[in-house]
Parts: sequence; structure tokens; C-alpha cells
Amino acid sequence: MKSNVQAMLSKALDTLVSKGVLPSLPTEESIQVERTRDPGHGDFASNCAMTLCKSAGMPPRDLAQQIVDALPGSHLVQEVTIAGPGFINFRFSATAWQAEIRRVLEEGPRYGTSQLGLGKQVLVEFVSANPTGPLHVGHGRHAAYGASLANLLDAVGFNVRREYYVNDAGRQMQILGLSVWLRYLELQGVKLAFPENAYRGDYVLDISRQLQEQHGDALVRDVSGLPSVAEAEDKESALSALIAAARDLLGEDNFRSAQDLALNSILDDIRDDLSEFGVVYDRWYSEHSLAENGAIDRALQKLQANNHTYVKGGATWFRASDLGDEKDRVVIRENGQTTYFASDIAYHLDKRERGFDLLLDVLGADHHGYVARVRAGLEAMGEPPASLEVKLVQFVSLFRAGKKEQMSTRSGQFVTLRQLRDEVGNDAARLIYVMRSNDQHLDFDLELAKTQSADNPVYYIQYAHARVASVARQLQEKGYRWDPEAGLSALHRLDNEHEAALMKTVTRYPETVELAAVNRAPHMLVHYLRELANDFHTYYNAHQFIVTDQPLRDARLSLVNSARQVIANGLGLLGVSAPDNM
RNA sequence: GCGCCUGUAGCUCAAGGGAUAGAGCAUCGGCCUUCUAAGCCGAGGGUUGCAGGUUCGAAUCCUGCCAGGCGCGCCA
Repeated sequence: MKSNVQAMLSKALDTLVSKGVLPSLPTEESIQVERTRDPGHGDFASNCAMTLCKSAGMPPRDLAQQIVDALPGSHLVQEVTIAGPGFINFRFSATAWQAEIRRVLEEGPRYGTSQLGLGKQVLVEFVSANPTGPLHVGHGRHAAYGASLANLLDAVGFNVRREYYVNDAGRQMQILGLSVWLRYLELQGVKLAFPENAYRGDYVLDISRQLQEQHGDALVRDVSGLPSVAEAEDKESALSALIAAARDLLGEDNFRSAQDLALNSILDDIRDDLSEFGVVYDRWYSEHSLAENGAIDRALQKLQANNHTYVKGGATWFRASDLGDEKDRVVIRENGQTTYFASDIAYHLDKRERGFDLLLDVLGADHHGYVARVRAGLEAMGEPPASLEVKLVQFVSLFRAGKKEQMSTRSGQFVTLRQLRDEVGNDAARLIYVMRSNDQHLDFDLELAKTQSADNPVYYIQYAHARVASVARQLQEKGYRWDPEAGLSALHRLDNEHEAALMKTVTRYPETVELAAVNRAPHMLVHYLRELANDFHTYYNAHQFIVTDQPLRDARLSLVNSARQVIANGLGLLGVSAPDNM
């Protein structure tokens, strides 16, 4: 609907340019069209007369009049007025809204999709949590946000792939392997002091039991000579020393097998968890594989070839500060090992080489410092820096009955995503997670989400959907049948304020999906759906749908079914179910 | 110290530079012999952290303060 107004304005402005009223063709941005907030201002408004009045050299209202005079005729538009400082307000005819309701029913699940993205290849990478333990509630927000965003981009015509970057290399994995082995030793009756900075969660013990099943007592060693972490001043260094000693004692293959068992077990769990949450990936990309297939070397060679590296203190540095980062970054350590950052730029280069135009990373707010360096890395390797877009997701604070819960993976004291899903359900979790802007801290109160009251917007929206389904059941009981075509032909019978309001809100859906996609803001869709549900509930309370007057009945059923369709489509993008019964 | 995010109703948050800043919760008052009351209607509640600036117009953009969160490793 909005695009109709844009097309008309664009044509009128063309005319004014050819008449010499306007100096040059205005940019797309200066032809803004929005829905009005106040129905007294019509349905759509444009501020173009005010933004263009300077270049035309006349007062905004005079220019507005010229634009209005140049507008092509349209059967959709009932009235065009000039108001306030120079707004051009469009009021649509009743038939325009009715035609759009017909479109909703005809397009069904496809209603709201568009070709805005022109098939551009987008890789959305999200969650990518270290596979060192189960996902917790913070990861859940990333999952819900990333999945909804990917769905939105898909809907507006981008070619979207979803990817999880598996950090299966490096120190954290070694700490995990060590933790599993130490717990295994405890299971074997070996007395030891479990390091406080190793992984202490129950899931480690579960994996240790698996290790026991596979290896029996074959991995038991005399650990009396192992270095102690508890008494050390620098606990992290002591832990590294302990890992090194354990690998010596156990042998590389055995240590590796403990580590791999842990990795695979946790990764399977994460995969199941996300899949149950409705979050499915096209690919799980292993960090380890980057080293194995030489991708890291290739990326580093590219940096070197472009003269973006130097050696200092035995380490190889990337000159990131030349490209907007605050300081230079190590890519190869003094000990010859490449850094996590080296893997990361190799991974991003690989994404580009796989043909993705846009690399969309969803990261935790604590990773913001690393955006500049990855972008610098891409630029140094000859890729456009703008090809990387990062959306930072702020933290989730979990509350239980008003009390804040602490979360830490290593200490094992945290609420997992699975626990959360069990408590509040997938639907409530998915919706509450994306209800707020990603830039906003999220307070997630478990008790509140569980109450199944009106506090919880998911029920409010789903209830609207279920009510339409319930009307359909009642209809059948009363021996009636909804004739969609008859209903669409009788839409002119829908003339009360509630019907007009619902119709207009329904037709706002495609614009909302585009806005939410372009702004990377699923929460805009949530707010819209709440509003739509509100308009429906109001209508439901004010009027009976199942009336004896058949054309009116069919028309009302067509309208509420268009609302049902849009709610189903919108909830679908958010990964929330649209139940027929509640 | 530097960087990113945030500051809007009692609480949690919306608001593409637009017209009189809106929702939910909470509070108060109404609506079930009628398609699901997980609903609807109404009322009260605001110096958009503070001070300047940009312009026809600022919660929104810029500058400076104040407050909160997070980050600033040859960890990942």
C-alpha cells in the first residue's frame, strides 16, 4: 500500500523536475512515506515538500500544492490534503483496503514476503557459543534473535544461510578435556583437588562417566606429581601447567580422545537444544578445520602479501591500527601458535570466498571491541569493510521472583536454555527474547514468564489466532460455511470503526516485515503483532461475526481470517507457534 | 583513561528527524443469558538524565557533562 503512494509521489516529482520547479531528481530518502499516527491526518503522509522546499526555493506548503497538482490520478486514493507545516496526507478509499484484504487471503503464507533483498547472499552467524558446556539463557537470546532476523531477511528476498562457528580449538577445549579427565579420576577413586577454575558443571561428570564406559580404568595415572592450582598465585598459569602435565602423563592421543568425547557430547547437546528451540543451521563450521585445511595460513599470507604484518618480540603482528582498530594485534604468537583472531579473520575471509555479499555476525555485547579488528582484517585482505555487519546483543539478566540470578559457565551455577525452555515453554521464550531491541538489556523474569497471564504477550497474540479458529468451529456447529469469495465480494459491508481499524492494521504487515528486516529489529514485528491482536480482540468484543446475514457474515469471516493469516505468518517468522486451541 | 551500548510514566519498554511522546504491567472504575474474560472499555500517571547546538521541526542528529552496563590479553 505504501509503495503505491511512493510511486505516485515519485511520478509527481518527475513532472516537477521536467517543468523546472525542482532542480534535480530527489533521492529516495527525501521521498519518505509513513503511516500517520493520527487518523485525522489520513492514512499515509509524506514530508517531501518540507525536505525539498529549500532546493525549490519556495515555502513548503506552496511546493506541496505543486506536488499535489502533479500527482497522477488513482482509484485507490480518495483524498490528498496538505496539512500542518507542509505534510501531504493521503487518504485511501475503502476499495483500496478491501483489495489488500483479498491479497492477504490469496497469498496466504506468502503474504508479507518481498523481493527487497534482490537475492543478495547473506550469511548470518549467531550463537557460536564455546562448546564447553550447555547453552545458558544468554545464548538463548542470541538464538532467538539470530533465527528471527534470518527469517526476516529471508522473507524480504535475501538469500540467507545460517551458520554456527564451533570454537573447537584452543585453550578452553583443553581445560574442558582436563576437567573431564580429572572427574574421571575421581570416579576411579583417585583423591585430588579439583581446580576451581576448571569446568565444574554436572555435565562434565556425565561425560566422565562416558569416558569411564569407553576406557575402563585404562586412563588412570599416578597424579601425585601433578602441579597444584589451589596453592598457586596465578591460577590461570597454574591451570595451563596442569594441562601440560596431564597431556604428558596421559599421552596426546588419550588426552585428545577425552577432549573429543567432551566436544562431541556437548555439541550434540547444543544441536538438540537449538533444534528443539526451532533454531536450525545450514552449517556448523569448525574452527579446527581452518587450521587443518590451511585457511589460516592462506589468510596470513594474504595479510603479509599486502604488507599488513610485522614481527616484534618474536610474534607476528597485524597492523590493525592502520585500518581503524585502536591497536595492532598478534596473529602468530612467540611460540609459533596462531591466535584465535587469526582463525577468525581466516573464517571471515572464507565466508567471503564462499560468495556471501553480507556477513552478518550476531555477537554478545562483550565482543564489541573485536568488531573493528575483524573489519580491519577483511579490509587488509582486500575485502570491502562494509561487507561485515555486526549486531551486538546486550546481556540477559535472569530474575527469579524478583531476585537476580548469577550466571557463570565454569562454576556450573547457571540456568541453562533447556531449563528455561522447560519452565516457560519455547513459544514464550522465543517471543520474550526478541521483544526488546537487541541494544537493550533484557530482564527475563522466570516467574513472570511462567504465570501465563497477560504479562506474557505471547499468549495475547496466540489467543487472537486461537479465537479465529474457535469461531470457525462454532460456525460449523451452527451449520454455516464460510465462503471466502462471497466474503471478499462483500467487504464493502464492513463499515464500522473496528473493521476499518483492523483492516488497516492487517495491511501494515508487509511494511512491518520490511522495516524489521532492514533495521535488523525483530522486536518491531512483535510490537506490530501485539497491536494487531489488540485490534482483533477489540473487534471480537464489539461485534458478533456469526450473524444470519450471509454476505455480512462471510465478509467478517474473511476479515478475521486475514488477521489470522497475518498473525500466523508473523509468529512463524519469530519461531512461535500459532495454535488453534488454547 | 579510551571505546561500545543504555538513560522516556511507579515498573518493563515502544516511538524510520515529523503533527497532541505511546503500549503492557501495577493502581482505580466498568463489561460474561451472545463466536474462548488468557479478552474488552474507561481513568489517572511525563521538564524524554542535565546543559548547549544543528533546522521549518529533536526522545531521535552533534558537542560537553552526569549515571548505569560491558569491553580494552601473545585467552577464546
